[in-house]
Amino acid sequence: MSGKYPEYKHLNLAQINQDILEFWKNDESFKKSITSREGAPGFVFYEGPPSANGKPGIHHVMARAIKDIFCRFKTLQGYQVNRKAGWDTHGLPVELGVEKELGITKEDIGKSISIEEYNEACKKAVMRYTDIWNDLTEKMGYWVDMDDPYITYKPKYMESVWWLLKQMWEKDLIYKGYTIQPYSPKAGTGLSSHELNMPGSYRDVKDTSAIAQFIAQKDAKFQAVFGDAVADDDQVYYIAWTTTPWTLPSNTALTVGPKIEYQMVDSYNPYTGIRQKVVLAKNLVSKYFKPEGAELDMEAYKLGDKVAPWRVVWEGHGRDLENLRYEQLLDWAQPYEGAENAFRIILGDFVTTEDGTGIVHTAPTFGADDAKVAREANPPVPPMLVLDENDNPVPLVDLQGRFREGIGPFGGWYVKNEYYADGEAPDKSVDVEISIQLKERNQAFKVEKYNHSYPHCWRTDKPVLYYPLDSWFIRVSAEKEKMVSLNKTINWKPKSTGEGRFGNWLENANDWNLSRSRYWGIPLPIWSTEDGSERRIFGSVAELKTACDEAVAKGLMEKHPFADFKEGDMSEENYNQVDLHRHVVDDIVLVSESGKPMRREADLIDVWFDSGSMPYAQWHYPFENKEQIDQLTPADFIAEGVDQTRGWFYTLHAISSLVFDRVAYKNVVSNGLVLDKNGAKMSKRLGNAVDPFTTIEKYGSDPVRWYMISNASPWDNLKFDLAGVEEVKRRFFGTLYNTYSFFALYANIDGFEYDAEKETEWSNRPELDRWILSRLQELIRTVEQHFNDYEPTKAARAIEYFVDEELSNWYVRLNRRRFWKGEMSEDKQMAYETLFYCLRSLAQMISPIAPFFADRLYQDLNPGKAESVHISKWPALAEDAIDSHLNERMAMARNLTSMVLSLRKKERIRVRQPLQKIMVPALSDEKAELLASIKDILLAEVNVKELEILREVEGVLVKSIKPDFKKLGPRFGKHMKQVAAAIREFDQAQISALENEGHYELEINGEMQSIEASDVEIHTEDIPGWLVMSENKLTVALDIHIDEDLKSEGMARELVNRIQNLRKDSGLEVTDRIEVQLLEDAALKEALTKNQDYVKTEVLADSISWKSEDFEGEEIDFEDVKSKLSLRKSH
RNA sequence: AGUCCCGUAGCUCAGCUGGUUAGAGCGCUACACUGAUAAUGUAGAGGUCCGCAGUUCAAGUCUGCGCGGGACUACCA
Repeated sequence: MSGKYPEYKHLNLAQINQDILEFWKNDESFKKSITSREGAPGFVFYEGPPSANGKPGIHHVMARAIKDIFCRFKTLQGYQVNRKAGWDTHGLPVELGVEKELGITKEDIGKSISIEEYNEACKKAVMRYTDIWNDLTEKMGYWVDMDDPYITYKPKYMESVWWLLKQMWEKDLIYKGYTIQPYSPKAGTGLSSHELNMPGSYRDVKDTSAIAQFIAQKDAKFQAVFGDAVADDDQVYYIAWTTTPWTLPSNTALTVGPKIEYQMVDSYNPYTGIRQKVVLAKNLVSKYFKPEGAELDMEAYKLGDKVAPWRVVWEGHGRDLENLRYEQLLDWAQPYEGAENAFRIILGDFVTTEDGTGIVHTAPTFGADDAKVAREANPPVPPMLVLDENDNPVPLVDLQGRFREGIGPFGGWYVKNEYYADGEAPDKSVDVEISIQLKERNQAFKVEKYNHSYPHCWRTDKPVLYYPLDSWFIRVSAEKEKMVSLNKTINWKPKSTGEGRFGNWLENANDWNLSRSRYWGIPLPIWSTEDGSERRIFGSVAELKTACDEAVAKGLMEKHPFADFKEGDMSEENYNQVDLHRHVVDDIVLVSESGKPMRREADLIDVWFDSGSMPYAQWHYPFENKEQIDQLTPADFIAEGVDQTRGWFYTLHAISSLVFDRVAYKNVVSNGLVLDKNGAKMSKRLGNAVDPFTTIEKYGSDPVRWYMISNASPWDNLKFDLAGVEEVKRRFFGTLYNTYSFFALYANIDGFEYDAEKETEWSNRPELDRWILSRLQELIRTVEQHFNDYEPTKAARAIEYFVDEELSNWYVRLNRRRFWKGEMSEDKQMAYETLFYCLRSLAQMISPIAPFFADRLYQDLNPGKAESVHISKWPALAEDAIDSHLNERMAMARNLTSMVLSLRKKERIRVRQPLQKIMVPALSDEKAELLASIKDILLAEVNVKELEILREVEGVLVKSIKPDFKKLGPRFGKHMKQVAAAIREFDQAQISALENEGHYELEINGEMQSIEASDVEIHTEDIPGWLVMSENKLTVALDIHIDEDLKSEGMARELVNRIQNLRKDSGLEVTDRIEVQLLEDAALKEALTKNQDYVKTEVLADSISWKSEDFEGEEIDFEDVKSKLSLRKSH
């Protein structure tokens, strides 16, 4: 029979995946889901751009499922959700990949390969896997506009980035400074952190380390801190440790930990024997002073004694020492500016007392921490920079790693012996020479060889230098507070990431180092004269073109690359002739106001700035779409992995805060990692990576998505296990599919067709229908709320429960007869309508998470319409259909059913065997009524003849009493235990008294206390002499006596079962009528005489006949019966 | 090193603002059902809620200190 509602043999989600994809393509469903919302309020979503130079993994399915869910949900709710795909195309990984492929290194670029060729190679490489990405996007059912993506290397995109940068420039947020970076003097290049992390980079080396003594200045502040501990003629030193003595001439500060405890110790210098007082961390005193020394006579020491006497003369905290001054250790040079703020003690949280002295030698030119802490001090501590012949500030050590000529006694010496050519290194390194000098001048407390691991350049094998290199910065720290307060308005999922990880990060935000000395990226649009006195930034191609024209007119260039660019023409043709990458703009020489040539600052912009610009750059703002920008920003919703907290989430927030003074996004979901099933990180190397394509091909996208979402909250890490996908497929999709199949099978037989016009009033439907509709409404409300709260897991779980427990396992199971008995009737019609409505609503509710199966289901339920579920409107909530009283009743029925079945189970009485009676006690009229109302359902489910509701007047009930801790706890506090014990001791009479009078007087600690009836829970747990079960305040007793009638009936049912089985095995249609033959059996015959009609109706038998002699048939054997059965179709 | 997440049954996870028998699914064992049937149901076993200390009448839940797993960021003077 071919019916209206499609029927299937099996559930094949992979096939559905393909079919629905095909449908979406032909139907242009994605486009429709947007155009059908034209004019509706928008829901703004930003797609974080992936980099397509690597293949996508299963974790991308997770991240994109989350994005997809909320975009689809909002569409259902009626919003218009535009979403543009994007590609992140610049950056180091791309360049490294290309270098590897071409077999070149960074040095070759511009030499053996032109920058233009190199950039061309990068451009190709970066889009290499675009097709694979698009393929996955499509197959996993992630709806995003891939036809018109934003691409960060396109001129329009780059132009918007320039514009943004210029806005910051005009707010004085861009400056040139320096950062301390790993630098290889031999290679003459800075090293990226990834180069430093290459295996073998860190090696154990033995260096000369020194604890230097810095002479304390005895000014007024000094007196105030140390007072009597120091006499006028005492020599006082702050002592600090370093493994790089060559940085000591560049020292401009000492750093102490504010909370660390320090002591001043009176003792002697081990090298000179001079009496002195030194300050160091309390924890470390015992490391440098032997305990015996504390006992020795202070005066009785001479140079060379093994143990020096010592005494602690002062104790305080690091914060007490702040801003104390000291004399410069080696006065080879002075900072060219701010020298008055140098040589003082500052505070830093990074200080530890693990090793050293708890006072850290701080040379801001050669240490990253040093630079930071010096910059943050108030007033800032200047770095040791001097002016070179061109009056540019430079550190004491040049780019080759040598002390500058004229700086101290070691001008021209390399700071490390490793930097000399073979055989040319001096006997003693600078480190050693300096240490010797210090010893001689009573400025060394301790000098020794020290073993530590130190990074080496992977190309030259020489140790790395931490060196100040020029960089361009965004002054993020200046806008810190704005960023922090804006962040508080963002709804983070999970909250802790926003408040904790992200919030803390913002509070401690450093200036953003924009500079990258690479080739493939967006060039800094800043041109400078050689001395840096004149600079200009460009915020558009047009501006640059005008400046180029000027330069050509002045004769600085012959021609320029933007000659044909037409200002104001936004066409693709116009922009396609423009390229803003390095190989083009580096050749541009401009003219400054004073007529000097200006060249571009060599660096590229950090790629994170690219992606953080996407809210504007994807629309070529402000050159195009200027008016709509208020509708396009900020985003209502974004989502990415938690690893983007300090990446994309941060750059979006920073750029938006700095340029627009507002948030970039209102709601953000940061999902956790996808690990393998054992909780290990997935990696291709370990072979535990799950391939998204084969997985989707095998299972379809829906169960994968459902599993990922329902298993745990997205922000928890997911231990991805295919067994979990199987389970979801079976338990959830299997059940839902079965429910649909059941519906389709009978709806087709009866020719049911859903017609909204003729639908029966819900309030007129039978109780079970009203119940499931009521529960469905609650579900709609719950699911909608969870989706609105960005809690997809809770939504999925609520749906799972409804489908499995309530719809399939209760509603359908209890209603089967309504569907399969007799001709079409009004009752049947209502059953179909109810089930239909549940299924269709479910299709809509699951569609954000399981878009394929949902669409299949939805379309199957609306035959001939061919409209995607994703274009439909979220089911309207019918509040008034929610009947909480009914829900409660049904919950009770389900409870009781399960209890009775459990009792039967214990007694090994099968459900087919009817029983006479169950009894349920009811202590109140209310409960008695409840019970009466579910009587029919209950009895039918558990196959029992009657329900007796026991009222307490009958005197058989044994009551038990339990205190309500929540009520009594706050009232009795400490005495709660006593009260609880007293209440538990109540006998039946006391319980009755409390019930009848509404309160009971109790003596607690000699005081009379009144217990109200509402302070306790009273229920029954036992009915003497019966088989009883008690659970959840419900008690049920079962009569397990089986008389002859019951037994016969049980046997009849047993027989029905066998006949039905045989019918099915014989391949008969559900509607065929039959004739039954049985081999004579006394017990069976006896049972059948009473139940013949019942059996006949059940199995659609026209006749049942008895045979006395043996015949071909099915052996049947149960209880006392041994017989044979055969049947044939009636004619 | 800092910040954040996680730690509850063999596995994957619930457990709301603290309230007295700590739950579900899977797996295991047993049984049942059989016109939704390559489906389903019921029951049983299985827990020192990572540890220690504290707050409280009461802690899986709050606080502190640890331990273990993970992520990010930074660095080693």
